[in-house]
Amino acid sequence: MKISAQSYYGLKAVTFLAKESRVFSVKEIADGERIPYDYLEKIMQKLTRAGLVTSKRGSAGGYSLKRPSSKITAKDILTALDEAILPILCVMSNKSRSYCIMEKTCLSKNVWQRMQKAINYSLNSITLADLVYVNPKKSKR
Amino acid sequence: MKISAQSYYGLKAVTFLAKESRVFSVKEIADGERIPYDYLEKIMQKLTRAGLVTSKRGSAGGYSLKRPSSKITAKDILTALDEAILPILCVMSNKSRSYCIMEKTCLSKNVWQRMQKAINYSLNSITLADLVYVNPKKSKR
DNA sequence: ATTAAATCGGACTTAATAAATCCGATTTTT
DNA sequence: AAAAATCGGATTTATTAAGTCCGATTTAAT
Ligand code: SF4
Ligand code: SF4
Repeated sequence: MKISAQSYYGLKAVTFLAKESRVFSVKEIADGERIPYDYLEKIMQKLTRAGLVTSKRGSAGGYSLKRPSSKITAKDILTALDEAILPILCVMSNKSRSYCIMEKTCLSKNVWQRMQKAINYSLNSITLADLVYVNPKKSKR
Repeated sequence: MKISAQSYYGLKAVTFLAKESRVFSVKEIADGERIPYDYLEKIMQKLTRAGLVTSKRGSAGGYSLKRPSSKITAKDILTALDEAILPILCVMSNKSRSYCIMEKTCLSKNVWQRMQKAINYSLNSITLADLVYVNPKKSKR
């Protein structure tokens, strides 16, 4: 089990945006967070389509958060980028997938379900605002 | 983020062992749980080295749990097979890895740390015995 | 003794897909 | 008109997990 680069980069990118509410170009973010430019471009596009950031095209364009940082959770970001946080057939909510034939007798299923819940709970409870304010940089507040 | 086939297969295999305390050959397990034989062989060897199952070689040999099922957790199995449940530099306990240069200023770190904790807590609290007894098959007990 | 049935260990191959790159088009500001 | 962005799609590369293969060894049964 491992975190995808997209989630990893993507989360860094949005926390970067959350620090200041203005438009940032992909270049700025990529430089600031040491993320490959072209790849980040794709990630930002995904986040745009997911409705988490807004883009402004053309010169002086760039990206900014679509909602206040307190209204965007870590879960929002990760599901937008990875689409399935724990991809085991039976646990996936994705109804398009056919169900597992062993579902009835499967004992290990419970592990994945519990794990899924723990992860969801954890990620849902963290907003971008939480992340930014925890930072010692703004230590006085 | 996704579960590796090794963890997935491995957990199934040990729950299979947990159902009855006798020696099972890889063939029996592979057939019972629909796992590729050769691959499962490797997985069982890993679990043996990790001290979670014992092997008996030769004819009529096979594998069985080394400890009572109530003393083996899901976490035991997954860490034996995947070695790092959430591989992000800063979160890994593995001291051999060099530390991330952005650690001081990194905001997203908190997400991975909290997630790690949630996962660990969840997996540590599930034993193989829990899994087996939840099963409706032994409903009368 | 011989054979059969298993694990063992290591090397190897294959397949999947994530990660990264590239390019031409479009939009917007200056 | 030029510059600086995003956009979208296609493509390439790299990684590594997943799966296979084989020869050696151990043990039980015939
Ligand atoms: S075998 Fe079990 S864990 Fe796997 S998909 Fe089926 S029900 Fe879920
Ligand atoms: S950048 Fe942050 S999350 Fe990533 S390894 Fe460094 S400290 Fe950890």
